[in-house]
Amino acid sequence: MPRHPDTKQRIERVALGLFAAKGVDATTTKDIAAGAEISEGAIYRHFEGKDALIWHLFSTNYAALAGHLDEILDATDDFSRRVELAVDLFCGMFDRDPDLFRFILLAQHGQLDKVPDGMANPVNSLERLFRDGIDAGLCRGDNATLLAGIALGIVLQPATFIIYGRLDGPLTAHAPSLAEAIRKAVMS
Amino acid sequence: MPRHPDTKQRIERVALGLFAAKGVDATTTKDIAAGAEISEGAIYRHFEGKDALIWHLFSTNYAALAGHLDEILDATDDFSRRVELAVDLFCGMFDRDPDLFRFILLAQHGQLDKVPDGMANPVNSLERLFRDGIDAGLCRGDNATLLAGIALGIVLQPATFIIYGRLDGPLTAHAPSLAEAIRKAVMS
DNA sequence: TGTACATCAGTGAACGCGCGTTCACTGATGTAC
DNA sequence: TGTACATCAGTGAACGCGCGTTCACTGATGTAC
Repeated sequence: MPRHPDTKQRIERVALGLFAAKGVDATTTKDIAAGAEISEGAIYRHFEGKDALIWHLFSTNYAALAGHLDEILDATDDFSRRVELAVDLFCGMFDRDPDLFRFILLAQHGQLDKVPDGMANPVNSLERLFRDGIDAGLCRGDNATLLAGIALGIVLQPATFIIYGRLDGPLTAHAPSLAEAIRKAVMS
Repeated sequence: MPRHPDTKQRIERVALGLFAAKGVDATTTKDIAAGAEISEGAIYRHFEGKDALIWHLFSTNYAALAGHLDEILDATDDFSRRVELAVDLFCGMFDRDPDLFRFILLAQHGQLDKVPDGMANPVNSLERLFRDGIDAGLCRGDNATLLAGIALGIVLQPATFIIYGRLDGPLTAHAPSLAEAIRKAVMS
């Protein structure tokens, strides 16, 4: 049995950090093995291959994010409160684990078309939030997808600025500003 | 002399399309050569290598975008008008050449740290726009970078949604909504 | 408790493949006289 | 105008390298009796 019982988790952690720092394509199995202090072959005792590792990391966390958003929608019907909680969720996640956040941002482009229809999806959750807001007469226009994009952009782009060192973190420090910006931008 | 006098431009066009569709790492010199209907070796008559081709495409267009933004800032001092023109610029560029837009979005992550300090930079231009807005007492807070991030996100995320087929294009159709969202989000 | 066997995470050498790049060569075009 | 030479975009075969993956083997741990 395992000499290091946490090898699988170490692989995931190291891979996440490297993927976030260099991108998935530029990260090699050799890099991951070195970081996790195992041989390259050992990776294949835990994952079918590099692609499977990437998909595991992406799908797990992507679905988890959707789950947390859905919890917020279940917790309250109040639109402003929902926005506030959703912004806090994103900011908290970003500050707690910037690697995870950056990985999802980067890996998106390669993984999004693999997301099956049935899978929990954060963007669907956001759409529901703004669909409810429109139905309640609180939000501008009739396009929930557009509002979801606007709101997501308001959080994600400042987050990206922090990653590139343009903006000072933590993102949580800006959370009230961002929630306010979303409310003003999308409410009628 | 050239049997096909437009070979260099064909390489650039084909590469841009492939980079936008598959990402720079997943695009091979073989793909580019096939698309441009030349041999792989011929690429090296026009560019020093794949990296140089990527950098050429990125830096040229990134700087051009900054140049167009600066023209807008030179054209008027009116904050709302500047926002409107900047949104129209992004939307028009996106609709006219989605490949170029998507390429810049994707390639960013690998190229941004190669941008020298002196080079024209669209984010710097946006920061200036919002710095002026703050100085004129029109914008909330005192953080021009944060406002630039918010505004950029409001345009870029819906654009990304169009690329992934989530939102119906053209982006220009949403331009008035986006400009309004930015004004509401950032103005005091 | 001791012995025999099964399991399986781990090693490290080797594998084939496809990548970006190089290079000797070709031939069409431009230039000098 | 004709001839000799220079230029250079293009070819296609070959190159080395590093990638993801495989595989025979090891040895520590768990299980049966």
